[in-house]
Amino acid sequence: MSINEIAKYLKVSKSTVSLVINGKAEQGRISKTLEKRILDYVEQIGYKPNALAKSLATGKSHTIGLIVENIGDSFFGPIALYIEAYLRVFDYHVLYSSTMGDSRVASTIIDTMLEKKVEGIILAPTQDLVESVNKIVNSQVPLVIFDRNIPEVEVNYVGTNNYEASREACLHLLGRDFKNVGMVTINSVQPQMAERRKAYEDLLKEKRISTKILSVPFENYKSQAITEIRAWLKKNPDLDAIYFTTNYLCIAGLKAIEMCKTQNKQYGVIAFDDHDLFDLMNPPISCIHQPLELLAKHTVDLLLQQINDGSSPISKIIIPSNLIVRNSSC
Amino acid sequence: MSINEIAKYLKVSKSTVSLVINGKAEQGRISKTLEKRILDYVEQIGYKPNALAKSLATGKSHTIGLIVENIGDSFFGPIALYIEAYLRVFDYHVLYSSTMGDSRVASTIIDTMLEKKVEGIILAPTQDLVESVNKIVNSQVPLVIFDRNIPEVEVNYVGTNNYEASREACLHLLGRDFKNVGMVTINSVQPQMAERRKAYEDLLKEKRISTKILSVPFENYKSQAITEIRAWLKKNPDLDAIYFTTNYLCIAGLKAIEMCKTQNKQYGVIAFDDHDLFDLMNPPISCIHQPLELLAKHTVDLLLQQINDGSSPISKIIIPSNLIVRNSSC
DNA sequence: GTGAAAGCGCTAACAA
DNA sequence: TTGTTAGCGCTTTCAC
Repeated sequence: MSINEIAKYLKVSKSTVSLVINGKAEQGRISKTLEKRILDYVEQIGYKPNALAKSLATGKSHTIGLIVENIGDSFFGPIALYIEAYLRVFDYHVLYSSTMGDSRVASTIIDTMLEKKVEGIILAPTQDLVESVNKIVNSQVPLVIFDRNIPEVEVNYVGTNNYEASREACLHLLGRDFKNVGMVTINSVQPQMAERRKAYEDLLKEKRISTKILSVPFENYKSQAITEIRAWLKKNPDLDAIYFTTNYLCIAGLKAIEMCKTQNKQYGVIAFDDHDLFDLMNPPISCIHQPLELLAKHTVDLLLQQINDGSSPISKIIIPSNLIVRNSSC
Repeated sequence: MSINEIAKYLKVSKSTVSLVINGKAEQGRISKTLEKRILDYVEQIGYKPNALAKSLATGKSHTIGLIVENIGDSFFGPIALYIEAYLRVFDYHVLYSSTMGDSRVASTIIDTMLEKKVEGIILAPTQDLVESVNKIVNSQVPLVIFDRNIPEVEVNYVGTNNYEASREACLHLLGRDFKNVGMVTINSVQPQMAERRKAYEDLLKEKRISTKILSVPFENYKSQAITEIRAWLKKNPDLDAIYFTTNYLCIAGLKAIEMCKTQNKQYGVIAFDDHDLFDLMNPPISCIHQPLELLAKHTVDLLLQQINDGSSPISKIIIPSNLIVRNSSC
């Protein structure tokens, strides 16, 4: 059922119907009676406008593209939920996609989103995405990058203080009298991972402690992480504490530790990002907690600003994370 | 840059350009030379068609609506990832929304998805959604419901064997010599929860054991669950095992148990749905594992079937879950 | 081989 | 007050 048929049936013109439906009867100076007649009929047949046609005509799709690494992840999932919730307030809907860290996937996703005329894009980029990001920028679609920055391009960015938070975490471990703090990270050049790593390296260099770093491959880390970590632990028996740069690495690490529990060794453990059950582990796991809701809110606010204010200036917003100390098992 | 401008620039007609771009040069009997000229120019200016206009003209939006309860959840998040991945193979994109269990939200989401002309909808319904679901059915948009059925409507459904799996789980607890098995569930009339509950009730009735059930409110369960469970445990000191009908209730339960660990009591615990760290708990938590990837695959397959085969018959697909026993702490 | 023209459903400027 | 008309960008049929 289209606006045309309604017009024909009621013997009025398309535009009259359009005005009434969009609540512009006043402005279009439609008579109250005609307005009611139209509204009644529309109600009766349960007419719903075709959003595609509307978007094509107005140039507004009311849709935002959200591109994350993995929607099933305990970081991106909740973030996506908050983002969606905030956007809904402004009547925006979300077209989402997971890149799984693959830049080719990411690139095609960006293309189709641009083709679908999303009004804005929120992106957690993969590596090697400069070209695609430039495409977004050139096509004038508002863009906010989050979680990991792309230093090469001038874009809006929302993220956390990876370096400082990591430093604090490592300091905490050292303060608890661990002597040999190792680090487990993901083998990728993502800037946020680089910062987390650098904080560790800098601190240990400062303290003149030798660093021990394990980088597990990002691709199918799931199958490999546990065994790699186990081997690494065996090779480094003097390690007494570990800083994991993500929560899923920490989980893998805990499983690895559990498996070689011949020695009754208690590692000091700290992870970037929290997890549902970290506080129930024995001992409980301390972590660096990113304020997900705040991150989401700032990301959305920044995007909406870009959408509404035309070309407001580029912003880089850093939301500080906080250390949650749980090891003090009282 | 539009097809029109391209046509104008190359001094050919719109339709010629359209045919070439869509690889129908052959069928349109366009000369190879003209084809190349057009393709080259298109390539050169990086032309991307406007998907909105295309959809309007063809009636195909290449978009599927995915409606879940909470995209940040450890069940729906991974499911969404699999669904998206499978759909991408067929070049469908995903418009998603979380209902948070609110049927009014769900209903408006469904409306806007229909307005946006999604080609199909995958829905984990809230309660009281019969009317909206009928709207989908009436508008001829292919629909697959998953996780929780709506018995009142004849629709495609993919889910797991809640009753049998729950029975097996409870049997397992009883087999491990727990005498007093309680159950913690969510206060909602979702059919899958009802089945999980009924299995417990039936089994205990059979065995002539009295049932003990705690229903925590679904709305903001997060704030209440732990305290409610703790109070319930105190009131029922003879309980020695608990069946949690969801993993997040189990997590709340574990925290509640942890908090009243004055008595050195070891509860038998089993949960519906797995969780990253259940195998690391002490003792490890057994669970009923839903095969998420399979569920997603069947859901998508069923939907695509509906989309392609016009009106293929209604299916109800049950994917069995399996019990993962971890308590045998050797 | 190629182009003209109608149409997808809606909006909005302009006439009447 | 209401209707006419010209798009939005693309597809597709049919005539040349």
